[in-house]
Amino acid sequence: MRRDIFQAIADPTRRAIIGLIAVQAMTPNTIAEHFETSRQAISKHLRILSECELIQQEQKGREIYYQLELNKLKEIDQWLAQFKAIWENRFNELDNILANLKNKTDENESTI
Amino acid sequence: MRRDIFQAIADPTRRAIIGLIAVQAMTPNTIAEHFETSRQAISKHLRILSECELIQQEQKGREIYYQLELNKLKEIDQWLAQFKAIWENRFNELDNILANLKNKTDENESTI
DNA sequence: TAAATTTGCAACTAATTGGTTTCTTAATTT
DNA sequence: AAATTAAGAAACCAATTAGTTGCAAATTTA
Repeated sequence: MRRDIFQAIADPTRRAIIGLIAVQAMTPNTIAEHFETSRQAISKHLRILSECELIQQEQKGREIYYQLELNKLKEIDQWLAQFKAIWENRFNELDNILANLKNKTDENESTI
Repeated sequence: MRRDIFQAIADPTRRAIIGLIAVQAMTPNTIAEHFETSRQAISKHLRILSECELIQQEQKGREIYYQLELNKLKEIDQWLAQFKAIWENRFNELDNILANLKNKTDENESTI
């Protein structure tokens, strides 16, 4: 059973759950009310999110409040960071090209 | 066939492919050499990445060079942004709490 | 204490996924 | 022109997934 954070956010229902409980902790029943699907299906999604440590639970009597572990989402951000680096590098390269171009133009101007 | 960017990056092989071609465009054969799996399997992954517009292809003779569409990765970043906002808000709230606490302390001090 | 509520778990099912093998098409060598 | 190479497409298969129904455990409420 592959179960990492990327697989966790692949499902649109799970992303919606994440969006819901990001604002405030909720019980499975309350979460399920926001969807067409059954409470049990939501429960399964919550288990997957739990296994990935994307959510935490707090028992209050017979209710369980599920809360988003915002920090865990940073792992996705970290994965993205390497590509942001490339992205910014490309811009820097463009800067260099433009700078070189400008230098050449300046040289040409000076030799006119 | 659900086929969005989140589902595209859910597979570890596809994430590895993304990492590979981020640096420079590659042909399916070259990409496949980096993995245990078959060229055909890689070809399937490339098709999925193409359908999500995460990669672009450039035909050169009988070879096809696949290149990462860095911009598309920003969609993930945008999804993350809403949670970053919450994250930063929580810090601001903490700041407010601390500020209030300080004010109260100051008041107390002034009434001593 | 009995009934109702909240939740998780197990068994089952249909659809999807990632992979393989085989085949075709197109371009390049020889 | 014939052989080789690069790549996509189709058919098939095993594993996984997301969902269902039914049930058991624990907590509240009447």
